[in-house]
Amino acid sequence: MAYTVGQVARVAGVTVRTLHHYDEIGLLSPSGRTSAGYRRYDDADLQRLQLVLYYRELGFPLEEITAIIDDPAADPAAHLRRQHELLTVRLKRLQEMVTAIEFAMEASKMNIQLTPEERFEVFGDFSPEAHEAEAEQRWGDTDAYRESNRRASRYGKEDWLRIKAENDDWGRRIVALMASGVPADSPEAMESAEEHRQIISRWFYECSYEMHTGLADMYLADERFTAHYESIAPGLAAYLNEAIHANAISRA
Amino acid sequence: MAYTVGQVARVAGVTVRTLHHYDEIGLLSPSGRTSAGYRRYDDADLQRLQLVLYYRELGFPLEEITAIIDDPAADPAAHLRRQHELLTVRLKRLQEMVTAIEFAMEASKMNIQLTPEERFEVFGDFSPEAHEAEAEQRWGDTDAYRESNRRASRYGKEDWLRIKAENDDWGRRIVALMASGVPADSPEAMESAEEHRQIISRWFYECSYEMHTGLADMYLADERFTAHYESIAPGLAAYLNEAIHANAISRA
DNA sequence: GCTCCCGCCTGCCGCTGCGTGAGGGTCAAG
DNA sequence: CTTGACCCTCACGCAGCGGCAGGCGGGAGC
Repeated sequence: MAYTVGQVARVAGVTVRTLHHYDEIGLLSPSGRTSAGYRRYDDADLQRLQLVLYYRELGFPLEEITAIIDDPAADPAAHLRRQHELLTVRLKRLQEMVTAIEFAMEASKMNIQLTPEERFEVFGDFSPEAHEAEAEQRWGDTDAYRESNRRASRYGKEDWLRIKAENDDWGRRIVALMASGVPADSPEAMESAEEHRQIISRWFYECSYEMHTGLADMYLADERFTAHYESIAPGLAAYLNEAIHANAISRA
Repeated sequence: MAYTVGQVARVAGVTVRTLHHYDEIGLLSPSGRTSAGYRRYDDADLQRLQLVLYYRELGFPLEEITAIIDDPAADPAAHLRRQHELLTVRLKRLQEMVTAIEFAMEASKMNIQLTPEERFEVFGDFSPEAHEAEAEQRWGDTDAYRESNRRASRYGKEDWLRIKAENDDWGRRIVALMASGVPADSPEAMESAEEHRQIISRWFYECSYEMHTGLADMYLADERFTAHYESIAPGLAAYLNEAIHANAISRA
């Protein structure tokens, strides 16, 4: 009916140090001590430990566990809900990190300099200096900006003007298409999407259909991209996204 | 072209303290100081910070970031792959926690004592003492064991023997069904599944069809349950799972 | 020139949840 | 009586900063 720390530790799958720690912080103090000062845990202590480990599994901080267990008025359901929210937030964040890293791996596999389309993003308000200022402004909330300067440095002013001209031209035409009510899955819109892909391929890196649809999804998922396209014409982000998908499917 | 800590902090979206920290650990030391000892960051420092924040976003520990950035021989792609693995592991774990907590919320909403079917799990090798030992052995890796003792304490030895008898009886019959080649979605198997549900309802808690299919899925998903049923008869876990689903669908 | 306030500096403690000793008693077995 | 396995209590260390305290520096307004 009474157990030593070691026994409890083995049985519960935790370390002795952990039990010491729980004792220190008052989360789980053994109900007694032997004359030699050895901790003696009884069955009630084990039950409590069970509860503690349960909540720990669910990601509760130890202090909160103490509160939940010790306060009989505490509403476990409310705690669970709150914890659920916290966890789902963390989960979402982790998922984003995973996709971000997958994107980075994808790019590095194709050995393009990482995320050149971030450079592409900036087309709207182009000018070498404005761009640099812009880039610095944005650093805080952008993940994958890196290496773009290295790549950029290979292009001269001439090149940039040309890229911008091509891009603007393409932009005007797709906006016109959209404005005139041509559906996003029409041959014309798909052709425009294809042009978009080729601009990327010509100036930045071989852009497969798969990567292209990946970019398209990013235009909707990443608010920075969305904002860029929406600022050209409302609805353009979604329109372009659909056209790119349609184009990719028809060519596959 | 030169910035103070405060400026860099604002632009990069980090705190001054963070920059101090990065300086302390040698991750990012400003290229110079003013005569008064003020840190002065230049554009190269900003570039480096950009890289640092990028890798930090991806969840790399700071020390590793130092290594990646400082060692030109380091293979970023390899690091990315490793990090991807780490992240997916954490992701899986978090997902499990979320579903576990959802289960707990579900249970608490129906105000049953949490996860009594964990008790059910133990039926196979039943005996009060063996059970306690078993339970203690397993604590370490079980999430939702809690409260079961409290519930259990309401039953006497008599009750347990009776529950075990009923359960064993049911077990023998469903094994016989499976052995004789009766399909899992046959009326007989479904009836057996229904009996299973009623045993739970009678002795533990009102088990709805929805909860029942939830349990069924757990029998396949949770290796402890799977092992239990497979030890009775190979294939039983899957057979029971299918029968429960068929039964739930037909009664809905 | 003087005063203000804001921003910068360098310590240094605090948080989470223990890991990992150090240095020393205790207990059952041989 | 000795051994080896346990037990005890400090107490530092980790990651990644947050948030003080106490003390200069610098530019603006009087």
